[in-house]
Amino acid sequence: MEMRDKNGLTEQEFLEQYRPGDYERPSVATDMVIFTARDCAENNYRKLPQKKLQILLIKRGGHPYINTWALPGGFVEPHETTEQAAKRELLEETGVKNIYLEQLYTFSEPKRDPRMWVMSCSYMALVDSETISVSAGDDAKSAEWFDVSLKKEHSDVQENENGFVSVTDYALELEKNGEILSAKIRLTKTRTNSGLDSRYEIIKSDGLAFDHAKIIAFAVLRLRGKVTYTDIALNLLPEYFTLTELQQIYEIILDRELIKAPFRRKYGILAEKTEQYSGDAGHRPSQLFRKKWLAE
Amino acid sequence: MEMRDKNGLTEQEFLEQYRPGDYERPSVATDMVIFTARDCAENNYRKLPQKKLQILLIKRGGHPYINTWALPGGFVEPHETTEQAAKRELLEETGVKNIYLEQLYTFSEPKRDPRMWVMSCSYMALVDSETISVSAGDDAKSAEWFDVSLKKEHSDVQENENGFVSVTDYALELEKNGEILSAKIRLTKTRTNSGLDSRYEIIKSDGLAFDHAKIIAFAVLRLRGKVTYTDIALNLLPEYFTLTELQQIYEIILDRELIKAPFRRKYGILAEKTEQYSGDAGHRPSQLFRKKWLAE
DNA sequence: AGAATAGTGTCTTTTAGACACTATAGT
DNA sequence: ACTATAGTGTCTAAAAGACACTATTCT
Repeated sequence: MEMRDKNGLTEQEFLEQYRPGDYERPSVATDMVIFTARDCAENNYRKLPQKKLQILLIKRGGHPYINTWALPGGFVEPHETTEQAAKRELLEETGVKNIYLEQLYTFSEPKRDPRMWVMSCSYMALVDSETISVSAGDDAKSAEWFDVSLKKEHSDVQENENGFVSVTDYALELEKNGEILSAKIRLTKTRTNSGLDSRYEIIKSDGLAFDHAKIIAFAVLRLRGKVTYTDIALNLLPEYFTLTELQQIYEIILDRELIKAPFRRKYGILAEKTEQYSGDAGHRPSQLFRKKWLAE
Repeated sequence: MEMRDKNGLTEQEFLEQYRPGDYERPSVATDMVIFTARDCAENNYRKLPQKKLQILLIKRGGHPYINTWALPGGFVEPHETTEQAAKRELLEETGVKNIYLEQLYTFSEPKRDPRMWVMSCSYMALVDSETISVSAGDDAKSAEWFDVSLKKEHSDVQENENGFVSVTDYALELEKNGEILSAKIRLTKTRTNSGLDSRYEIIKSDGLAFDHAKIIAFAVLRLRGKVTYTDIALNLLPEYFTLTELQQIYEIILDRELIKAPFRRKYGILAEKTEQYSGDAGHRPSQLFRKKWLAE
């Protein structure tokens, strides 16, 4: 450990005399896409309520992007990791402590914030709608849950001599009591002989701040991608649930219908039976299950 | 667009008078795990050479971590994205321009660099060993390719009333001409009733700088995870290759043997036949294939 | 009774895994 | 002729997809 550098300093001596350079540094923020799944109102007493996938947005009270909606988040402080910052913000915004949290992507376009150089280390969080305080945030900011829908609109592949360019447009729609925020995100994959470039661009963004439409689309696509081979979907459910509810969660994430029997064969192993039954509906009651987390 | 905030300013006026606060900001660097696959020497003229998975490391000439090996990388500049910074560094280190590049994870432990607050936005790059200049870097720094091996050492799951804790130790070994760098990384997954916490810790790290052992382990695990359901492995091969070479790539990434017939059924669709044959070996020549990138 | 959902059985199709067989260049 | 690899055929086992049938509760 008595290694000396070309100036004859030991590591400890080096660190004591070290002064950080005077170059420009970015601010680093975390932005969170907090998903939950909530029942729609259903007036037919026989029918089960449909579920909707929702995310939490906060109305901006100041410039820039005044009066538009933004993802909850905040700046990372020097004593914490980005994940700790995300958890701190989450507690402030929703009052929830124990939650599924996963780092998504770090967005770093220099001009993504018109004020200054801000990178965003984005996270995806999954909460069940029961444990979350309904009117989110003790904070003065108005936070609201929006229904999410992301649909592939158009897809086009052009081949050339040494690769291809594939362009896919996604339509993102967020809705709350009739208020609709809509955006279009273009995913361009450029494949050259060796090398692949995936680029997300915002083509249109109405009512959403910064590049948050892109972050939300990224999160939805990640959630869709992971739901079939992991057990993350369980994080959107309360402690007790029916297998039909589990299937509904998968259906709203994947945005397509699934067939009951094979669904239960494949994903039934994620849950364990309890002795309890759901009742009070105009049809056969169903057994309640509880999460059975997989080890690996 | 003439929206005014509570001080009566339009967005443009606001931005003109905006001054960034005087809080502390992190430096942001990119670190790259550059993988390639290279043939071992083989003295039996009949036998095919084995392939080895390698990554590029650079010897540190100054404190901290003097004389240890580190991932190539550098600081992000205010005019570029982290990805552009990674590409710029890649060009400097290896002279290669067109390459597969994928963002991995942003590491942000405040103390990960003993000098100051530095976050690392890490990337994984895949190059084929032919197009890369053999002695990497025009740069004075000594850059070398190390063989990579990451093995699960020990796994332990402890259940408690509302979840479990699973601890898995990984042994990372990097080798170049007999020089061995070794590290042990512990992955602890803590599952509480709702919420999952995955934490990577470095238990031991010999000869590797900073938290780079963790980053390398993360990259290898990501590569392993993605290789079976994407076509990224093709990025490690030159323009023309045999299906046996493709299989070798999969075998060194997954660290286990695969059976020929089903492998070809599943992954043969990633390549298209050419008219050319490999020759000059003491056995039947084999058809050369070329990458056939999948659209989606 | 009738509506709506719960839960299961089983057929078909697809995919993965395992192994064995034939083919072919170079020494 | 022999060695090591190339390439394919086929059997088996497991998983996915599709559908139909029975069961049960409340109004």
